[in-house]
Amino acid sequence: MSTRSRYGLQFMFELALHSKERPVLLRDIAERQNISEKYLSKLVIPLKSSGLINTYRGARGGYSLACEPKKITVKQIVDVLEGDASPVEDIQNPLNPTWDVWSGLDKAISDYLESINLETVVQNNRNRQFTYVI
Amino acid sequence: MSTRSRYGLQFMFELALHSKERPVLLRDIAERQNISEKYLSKLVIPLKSSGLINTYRGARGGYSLACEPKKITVKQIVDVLEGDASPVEDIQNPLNPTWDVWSGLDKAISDYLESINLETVVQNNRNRQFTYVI
DNA sequence: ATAAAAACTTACTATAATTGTCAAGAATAA
DNA sequence: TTATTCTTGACAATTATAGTAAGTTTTTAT
Repeated sequence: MSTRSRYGLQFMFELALHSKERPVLLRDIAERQNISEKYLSKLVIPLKSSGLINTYRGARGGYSLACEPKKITVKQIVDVLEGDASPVEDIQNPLNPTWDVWSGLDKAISDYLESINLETVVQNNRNRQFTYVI
Repeated sequence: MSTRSRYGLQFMFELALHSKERPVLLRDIAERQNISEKYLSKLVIPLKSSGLINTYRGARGGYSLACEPKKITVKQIVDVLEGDASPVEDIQNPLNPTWDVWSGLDKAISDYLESINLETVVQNNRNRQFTYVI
């Protein structure tokens, strides 16, 4: 999994937390999550064009989720960000003797990522607040 | 998953198939699997130093498995080849709000790769011979 | 009009992937 | 034993792609 997906999920997590009321600034998310603002601003483009988020330019602009956190799975986010630099399928063909290993792995990954949505992530994080932070 | 693991598994698969009697030539494997011989010869080094394969230099040299295919899991191979350029754990820390997503993914991947050994791959491939090839 | 923000363009850096050249070791034939 | 051939092994160089940074343009609320 590349940094695209990791940063992207952190970004979406921030929106799930803070964009209910008003759009959230890229700068603020980058700062809170310790991510390069410029790099993040590039990851955000496919998230926009896939319809997962709304963007607002100009003063008091920013980003917000396009729908409820519960309706957005981690798999959707990863698919959008990993995009055409896609993993196994394109390159491998079924005649390759290792094909079923990698397609099985693909399925295991997809199943797992599909089982988690943004609400879950937010919830897990709430729990962690009490468990990990002193 | 990078090409290192894919090529590496194809290489190990070839050894499982053909190295029972005598060492197998890198050249032959590269040719059969359509992999750059030079690139493959670099992937083979960590496989050697991790003890998964034996190498023999000189005339009638080549490579062979260090133990039975059944005793070698795909996870072992991937771990050796993906090496220090490791995936999630090093970079992410548990305070990151997306940590449990990626560590859970890591576990899902590990569990899957651990469940497959070289004998399985060989076996699956035997079946495919009859299913796919005309 | 002005200031705030995303969107766009360009360039740089690091790392993965690939290729090429030469050295070292081992079997074989004379 | 010695020459020869076959093979891996080590080192360097190149190309491609991911990751990062900076500056400019466009849009919009006030």
